[in-house]
Amino acid sequence: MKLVIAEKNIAAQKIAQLLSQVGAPKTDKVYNTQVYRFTVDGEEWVSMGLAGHILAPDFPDEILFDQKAGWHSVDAEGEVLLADVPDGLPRPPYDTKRRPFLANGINIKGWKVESLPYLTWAPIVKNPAEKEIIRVLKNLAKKADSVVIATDFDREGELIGSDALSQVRQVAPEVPVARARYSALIKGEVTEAFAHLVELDQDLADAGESRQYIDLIWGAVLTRYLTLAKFGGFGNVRSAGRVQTPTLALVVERERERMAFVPEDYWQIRGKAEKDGQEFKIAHATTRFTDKATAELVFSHVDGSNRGWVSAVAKRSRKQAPPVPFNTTSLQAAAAAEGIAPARTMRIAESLYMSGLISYPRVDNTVYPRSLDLAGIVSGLAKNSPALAPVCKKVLAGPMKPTRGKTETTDHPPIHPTGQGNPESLDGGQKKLYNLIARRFLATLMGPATIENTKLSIDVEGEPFVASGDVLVQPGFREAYPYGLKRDEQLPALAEGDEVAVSDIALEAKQTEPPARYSQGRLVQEMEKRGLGTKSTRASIIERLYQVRYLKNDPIEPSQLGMAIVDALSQYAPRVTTPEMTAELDRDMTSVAEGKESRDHVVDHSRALLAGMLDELIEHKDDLGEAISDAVTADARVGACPKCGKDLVMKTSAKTRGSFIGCMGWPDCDVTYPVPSGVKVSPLEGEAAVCPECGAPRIKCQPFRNRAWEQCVNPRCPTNFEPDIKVGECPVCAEAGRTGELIAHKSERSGKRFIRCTNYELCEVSYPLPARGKLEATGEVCQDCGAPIVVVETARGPWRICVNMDCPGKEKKPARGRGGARKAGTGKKAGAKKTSAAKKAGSTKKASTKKTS
DNA sequence: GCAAGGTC
Repeated sequence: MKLVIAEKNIAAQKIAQLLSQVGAPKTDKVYNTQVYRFTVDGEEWVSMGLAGHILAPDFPDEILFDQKAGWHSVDAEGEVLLADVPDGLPRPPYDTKRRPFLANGINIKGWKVESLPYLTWAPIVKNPAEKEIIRVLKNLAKKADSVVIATDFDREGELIGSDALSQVRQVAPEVPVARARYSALIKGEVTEAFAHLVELDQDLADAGESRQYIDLIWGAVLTRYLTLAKFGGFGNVRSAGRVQTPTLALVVERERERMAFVPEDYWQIRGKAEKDGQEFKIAHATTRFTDKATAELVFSHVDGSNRGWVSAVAKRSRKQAPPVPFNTTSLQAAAAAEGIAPARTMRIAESLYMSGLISYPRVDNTVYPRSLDLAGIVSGLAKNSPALAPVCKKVLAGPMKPTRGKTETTDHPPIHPTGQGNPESLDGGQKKLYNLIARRFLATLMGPATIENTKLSIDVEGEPFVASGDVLVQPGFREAYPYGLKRDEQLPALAEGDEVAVSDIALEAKQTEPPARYSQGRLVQEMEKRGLGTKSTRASIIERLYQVRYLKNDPIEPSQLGMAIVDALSQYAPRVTTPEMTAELDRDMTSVAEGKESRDHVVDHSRALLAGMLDELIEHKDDLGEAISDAVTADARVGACPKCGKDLVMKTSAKTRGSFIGCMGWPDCDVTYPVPSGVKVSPLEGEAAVCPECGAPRIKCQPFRNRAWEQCVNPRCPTNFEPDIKVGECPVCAEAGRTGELIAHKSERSGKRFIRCTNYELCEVSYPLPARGKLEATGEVCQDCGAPIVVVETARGPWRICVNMDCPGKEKKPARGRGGARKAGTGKKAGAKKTSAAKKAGSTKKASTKKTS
């Protein structure tokens, strides 16, 4: 039996299909992993896919630490740690106390500069990372007469193959092994590769391993250093790395440019014009007056004028070319513009790919290969996506000449829908992304859009004004692909000499804007441009920067912490803050791949550079720790304490682990406030930052995907106070022969609103209320369940609701808002039952929202 | 509790 090892399942399957000589390959399972059995020249072959790297580099456990003390641990005796350090280098000085220690085996504290030349570096081992895959691999290797490594034809592919070989060798030391190098999963390429097998290129694999080692060494040493310089408790890792730190630095640099930006004043004169009831905007032909006096003089000519004459009409049509096929980066950018972050795009794309709806999502290629059955895909789409059927028919009737992008590789086709499977059952995010991909695909097969621009010149009191309008006259590809399309700006039909009514001419003072912050889509593109990360890693690296709270919001802003980290590393370890480290690594890896340098030499050189920087880092550990802790406080700040003026910050209770807002002056000052639940809290600036009623800070509350509001942080403040309101009689108490009143309360602690019966010690009736909006009792009772009806004032007007979430009446009529119809609970009895009813109502609401949205 | 690179 011949064993073929591919990098991933899809490649194993494709290879089997392309090489099988007797019918289609048979899908089989070894343990729980798919493998493909087929026959070539009478020999039995089996192909299996790995899952990328199956081994992960790390420091050996016994060198690292005893598990209890983690990174802080150099064992009291230190014997285990240091006895295993090779090369007989002198021991670093340490005492019997526990010292923070870095992954390379050195202490932060207690180190002298002159000891650095004697650094002992911890060795690196490679641990199994994909245990199931390795088990299958070994199982098959034992039975194999020969092995072919058929991983991707690139540096990481060679390393993945080399790691696989090391596992094969453990169970089959003598089995013959060869390497197949194909650069496209097409018949000619693959058969050719298997006809001319070569040897595994160990130099190329070593180059990849140098990359692994250097990333681990720098990442672990700097991450541990930053984390321990001012330890913020578990869950507060301050990470650094060859790709993430320069990426963070890009964002910080942009923010600094914005802060340094000096806005310039300019003035605009704009107004409205109207003809036959159709209104449009006009602006002075001088789009920006940089001189105020000139602007005022011009304005004085036209101020209050109500007529103008069309002095010229110019029409020009321009064509907008259809877009090029999607690769990973352009998909991420387009999806980001539709509100899907790159990391989420990749998770969704992976699921669509696994369901057979789209092609392989990790590609650089932007040119469809000739072998791709474009018409077949369009027909499939027409069949499976009714909404796209009309445009699919047009595409099929047209010439179908696909566009092509600049990057052409042959490994995988650009990202496209397969036309197979049923996209109708997809949920929100999946549907959105699938539509984007399907529509993009159709657009790449269609003609250009034609946009007609009309420019009007209008004379107002001798001053030249202009108006401009764009109209899509021929949709072309826009019929399939509306993304990023501007709305038509239609101008009325006018001819030279026509009179128009002019109104509202105003002189507007403006300021130039600083350079814009990066969107997530733009940042991915910028990383690609600067050679940072790969198509498979950029999205997750950005996500990581959010996770460690170096970044916030979208468009992206660095936190104070993020800026402090970049500042510190720029000063003491500048190499890790620029894309140049990656560029140098690429050059080093080329040398290793060419056999001019050894892996160990390149890694040792990198270690020496890091050691040189550790000198300074260790010396400035306390300054840096302080800078980090100041930054963390600044990020947590919500405003000034009304009592002592110190900072009020978000804190976590040591006892309950819950968060609260507390004064930095504690224990001298005891001011605390609860954190409004379910929202992201941020400070306000300027006048809005202080409550005029009580002096506490005012804050911005941002719920997830809902409109934000501002409020005073103090729940006892009159601006937050709501008197209890009687909303009706308790139906349960009435049935039990008692008198109970239902009262709407607002909790001072949590700010939550709810209705409770005055007999709450006996009666468990309780209903949740919407968090916001003025509440009014109506005195009416629900026809369906007997609970009171209240009116809640919302941004979109008054909302009449039965307070009982389990009311059977809610099944009949759809509720307002995005959630659609709320599913009623069992609701057997009028007036509902227990507190649990309210909880249940909450959960059924969530479930039904998911179903119907 | 570290990185970045594959892929699930």
